[in-house]
Amino acid sequence: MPSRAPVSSKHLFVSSSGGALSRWVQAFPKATLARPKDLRKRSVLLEQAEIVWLHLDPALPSVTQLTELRKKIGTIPVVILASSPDNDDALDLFSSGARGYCNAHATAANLKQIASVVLGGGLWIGEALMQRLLVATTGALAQVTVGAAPSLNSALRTLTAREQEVAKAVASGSNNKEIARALGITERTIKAHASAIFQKLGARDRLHLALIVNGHRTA
Amino acid sequence: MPSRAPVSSKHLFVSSSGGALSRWVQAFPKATLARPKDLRKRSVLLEQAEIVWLHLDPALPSVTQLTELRKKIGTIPVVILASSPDNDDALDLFSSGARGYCNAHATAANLKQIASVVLGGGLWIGEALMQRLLVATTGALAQVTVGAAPSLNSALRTLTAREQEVAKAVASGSNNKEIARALGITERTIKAHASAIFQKLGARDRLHLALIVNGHRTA
DNA sequence: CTGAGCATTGTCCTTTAGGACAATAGCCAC
DNA sequence: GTGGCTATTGTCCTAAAGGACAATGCTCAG
Repeated sequence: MPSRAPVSSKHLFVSSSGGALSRWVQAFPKATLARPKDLRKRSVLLEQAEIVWLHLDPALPSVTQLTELRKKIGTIPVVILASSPDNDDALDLFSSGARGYCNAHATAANLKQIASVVLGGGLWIGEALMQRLLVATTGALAQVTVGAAPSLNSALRTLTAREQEVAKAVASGSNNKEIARALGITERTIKAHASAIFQKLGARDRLHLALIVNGHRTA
Repeated sequence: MPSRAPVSSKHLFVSSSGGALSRWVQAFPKATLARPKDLRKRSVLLEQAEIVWLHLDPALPSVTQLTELRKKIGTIPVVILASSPDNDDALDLFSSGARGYCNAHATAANLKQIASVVLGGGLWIGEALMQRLLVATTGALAQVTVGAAPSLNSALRTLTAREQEVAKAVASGSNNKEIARALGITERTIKAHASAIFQKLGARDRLHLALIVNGHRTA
């Protein structure tokens, strides 16, 4: 059992059998293993986890498995490992907040790349599914907004240190004058930073920025 | 000029200015730089390139820039670098054959990851666009979920039905003009409702209202 | 050293927001 | 039916916000 030493076990594999494929261990030797029912909120296991791999039980509804897991792990990003990949299923899971979806038999190299993408704030999606999405959506644009994906740091990542300070202040509701006083610089400068931030994140005004920073919307 | 030695310059950056952001060079020190007009079919530059990064000129139509570039470079995968990312634009570009779309200010680490994914035969898509795509394809589902979640914010409870509509619209980032159009009434009326809402909830402006409605602040 | 990115500030200008004051009209309860 | 609440809109005005155009100084890497 590789889970004996919970030291820096960034990866937590969850499967109904409690076991792991050799490839998982090969990719992440220090990974922790667990069964869904053994997980408890705020357990030591979870404090270390930066990414949770959920191996779907084909006998149960996929989305249910994810939402149940989510209740216990909070906002830790989840990547789905599907024994028999299915595009429709994947779509539902992404809508439910999954950050990645791949074949449970993916190679170790593949798993590592997926982990790197997801930890970097990205989403991992198979090419087949991607093709589907593009075909399905070209031309049709939805204006509906869905509250999900709380990766707040990923949005701020492209900003400079100073811009991050300003962005956070703006997102917390301060106006330019207050921020200027707090940072000991001119209101004009705050506006300059704000403009740069809007541009980089694609926000049209400070309220949109707040939504992005607070995780109600993605940049 | 990093392009002095065309040895193994797998990365070709194309921008109308012919220049590059330091982050690009930082990510790929041996990268080659070029302006769109300087590119010629079957040039030596292109023989080495395995991936082309196109920095969009905001002054020109995005898709045109890509299709023009495509005429010269053939089937080499193209990743779009957008100074001000736009989801609609991204969709069009993907439909036109782009293999990736990211912020021109992405970090070096980010660029490397994107290159690895794209060179591996994948597609790189920003989280924001992904969210849009998911919303677009599962639109019906999203509506149902939203409708089925009546857990109205306690703050909104003190508002009249109409005020709640306006409050939610404001909190989602719409401006007064948009809300007015959506509700089929005058912008002036929206302002009236907004003022009433601010007063009732003790918010000083729409951003504070958004924080309250979205649960980041208490009324 | 030198160029690039970053932080800072300026002026000028346009658009939005939000408040003050005021009015009309529909609906419901006492 | 009459008062109270709500919805609607108007004009006038002030204050923020945000863009355009531009400049200066600082720092770090090649």
